Amino acid sequence: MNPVRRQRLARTAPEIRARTFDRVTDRPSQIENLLSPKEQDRLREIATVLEYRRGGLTIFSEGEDAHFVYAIDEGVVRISRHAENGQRQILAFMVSGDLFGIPDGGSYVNTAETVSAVRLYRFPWHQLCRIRLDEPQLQLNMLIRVAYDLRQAQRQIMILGQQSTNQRLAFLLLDFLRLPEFYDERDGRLRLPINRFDLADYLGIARETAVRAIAKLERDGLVKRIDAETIQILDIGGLRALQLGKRRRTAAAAE
Amino acid sequence: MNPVRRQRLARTAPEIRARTFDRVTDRPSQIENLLSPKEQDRLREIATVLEYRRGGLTIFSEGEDAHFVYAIDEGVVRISRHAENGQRQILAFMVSGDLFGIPDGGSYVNTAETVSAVRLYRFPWHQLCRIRLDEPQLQLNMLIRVAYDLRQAQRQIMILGQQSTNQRLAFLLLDFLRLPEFYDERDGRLRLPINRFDLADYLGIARETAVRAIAKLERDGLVKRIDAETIQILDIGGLRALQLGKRRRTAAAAE
DNA sequence: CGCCGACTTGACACCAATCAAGATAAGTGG
DNA sequence: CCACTTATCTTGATTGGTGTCAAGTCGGCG
Repeated sequence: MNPVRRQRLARTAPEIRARTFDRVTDRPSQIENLLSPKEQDRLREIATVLEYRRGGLTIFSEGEDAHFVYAIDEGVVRISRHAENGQRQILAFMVSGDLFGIPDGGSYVNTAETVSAVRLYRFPWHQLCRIRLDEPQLQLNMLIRVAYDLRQAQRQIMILGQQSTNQRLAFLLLDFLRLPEFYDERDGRLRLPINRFDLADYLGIARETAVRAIAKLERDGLVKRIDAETIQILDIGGLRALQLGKRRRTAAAAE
Repeated sequence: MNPVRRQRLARTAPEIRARTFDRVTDRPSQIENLLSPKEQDRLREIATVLEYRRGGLTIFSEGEDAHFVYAIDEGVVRISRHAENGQRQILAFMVSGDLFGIPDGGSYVNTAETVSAVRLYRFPWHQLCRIRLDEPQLQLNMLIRVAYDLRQAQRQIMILGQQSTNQRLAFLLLDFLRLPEFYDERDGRLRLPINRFDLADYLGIARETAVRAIAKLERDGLVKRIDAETIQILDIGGLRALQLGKRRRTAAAAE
């Protein structure tokens, strides 16, 4: 739709990465070569490299006919869905190595938009389907990825269902702390390339509430705002402790 | 763990059902014979029928070594996960035709418990894996199911992220209205085999809040409580209108 | 009949959505 | 380079909604 530049089969052949899982909540480690060379070759054949130069660009919208699946090489993409009344919920932020755009009944069910500059690989869906039929490993790999997304979604359900605003924010910060592309461990600074609107729509809170939550963490000495998109992390342990604190009295199933 | 009775390969051979999707939010229609007879046979060979006579029994718990995958023939199962602090969140209610228990890294990530009396089919995971390798259709079927679960989870995220308590309840009621096993269209009565604790933990609210939400719907003339688990539906249109009403001012992306 | 669990209702404090306004930064055109 | 607009972020005041504690009701079961 809005690709600023696109080129067929870039000089740097797309790395098709596979994943396995360390732990339930861990980001999957990226393992090259879980796919056989032959499978990688076949993927490269049908891949196109897309580059989006800035954030806020639409990759595809929910309801559109789905012809492609995408994998991120670099940058951040937000996956969102709109309720019937027009409210937007951000379902996930996708980063390097993630796969998105798997269609349902021929259409996209979600909207994908760039958050920052992004480079991604695009695969024609019908060609991918053909390859999958005679490359069982690829089929399995796809299942693994979807299963991972499912667990991530379930994690998000946990957060939205039982965490307070501050806990939700702590969760998000800790999530991004694990990504070296955003967090510099040496100086302890986190560059969050996400504006407050997106943050709020992801955490299921109002924009002002998100700001106030950050302000509260700052008052408590856990973080310090450098500028709008940079946060100095002062107390990781404090953040971890925050999300463990209980919030809602739930039905303690006595077993 | 607590199976009251179990029998190998019951006289009524388990029907292994496949699914396709009408629309995004629709429950998938159950299509027999998307699997070839050979594939169905192979599944029957490894299936065991389990019966649980009442609700509140544990099928498996999160963290346990995963050896089986389950499919529901009849009854309701709740899939839940516990936060580090012990809080329980119900991720989904599974009904007839649903599949659950797919392991992650050799363990279950969720807990499955019966809500009512349940009959289900159990498949040894490692045998299932072997079959999948040479039955591509089965592999695909599994992917479709997981993808469906993912979309359901995303739907739950939408509800928890932006709906008010009353809207959440309306959503749940409308969900169950589509299932003939719970809703009798003739007399307009819904039998909800779910206690208030489970209801609250599913909707991400407190038990008392759930009760109050029901009371409010009753005051507004949308439903009427017959007894604790039976609800007379008076105004379906009103319930639908309720969940469309806007709740949170979100970032209206002007596009 | 009396206990017990699940459900229900009331009172109250607190958190978060909303409305409103100000602050900061970035882009735009003169 | 500077006025101006615009977008984004931030803070304050207010109000409604929801969690929590507490008490009361209902129905089942021994």
